[in-house]
Amino acid sequence: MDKTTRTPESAEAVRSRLPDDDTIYDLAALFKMFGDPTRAKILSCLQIRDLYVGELADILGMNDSAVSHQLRVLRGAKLVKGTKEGKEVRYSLDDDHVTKIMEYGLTHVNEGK
Amino acid sequence: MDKTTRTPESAEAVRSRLPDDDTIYDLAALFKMFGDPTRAKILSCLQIRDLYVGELADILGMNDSAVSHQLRVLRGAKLVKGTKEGKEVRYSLDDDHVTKIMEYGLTHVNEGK
DNA sequence: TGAACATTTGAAGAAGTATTCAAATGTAAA
DNA sequence: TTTACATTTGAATACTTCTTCAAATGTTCA
Repeated sequence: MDKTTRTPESAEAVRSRLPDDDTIYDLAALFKMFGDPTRAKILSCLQIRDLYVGELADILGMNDSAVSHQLRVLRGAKLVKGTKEGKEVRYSLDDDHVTKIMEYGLTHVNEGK
Repeated sequence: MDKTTRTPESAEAVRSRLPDDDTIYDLAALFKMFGDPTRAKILSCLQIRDLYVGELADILGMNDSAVSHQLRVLRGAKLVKGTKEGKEVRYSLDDDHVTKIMEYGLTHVNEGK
């Protein structure tokens, strides 16, 4: 459909009630973190307890490098933080919302059965 | 780190408390739907009211085809449904959780300021 | 029936992303 | 200081995914 064919006022009424673009963008960026199975699993693990990179790699059955790359992404999103302990780095959740958001998603997923 | 170097029992203890792989995969697939700005915006719009494809395209400033492609993805995830009305198709949310999940995400995003 | 409109579909291109490998960095212990 | 270990980094590759364009489908109305 062409952009000016149908009731532009009506569309504007909806547009005016939307969160602004930056907010939507941030929201999508947040959910994207949970939208990859590896990251979702990492976040699940860290809800159980803090873990070192090597432990995570062991649990996920992936090599350390792959895990480290994803941890960097999650760190960038401020969802996890890493603390150096000797030559290891202990990772933990850095955000109160992570657990609740995942719980809510899990509830949804489990209902679909 | 090598996979068998560190306390494998401990890793196993964590692994045993994780959701199974299928669940994690479904969870990630769900969040992935919210993880794209276009889809997030579509879902935001449909919380305000039901909309036709052309209206959505108008609001988003995208062509109808792009919107239709994303609507198909969202339909596949059972997050929206389309109902034919004459030559138009009215789209609406098809899932109670959508609004709550997005609200929760928005709360998180807005706190980070 | 034919013309106009709304939506969907498929193919194509561009951009983004996850994983792997090899090498680099940093720390601890011998 | 050398060696071993844990993690990070960068480059390369394979794989998705988003958007666009053109064409197809289906519907209404003249």
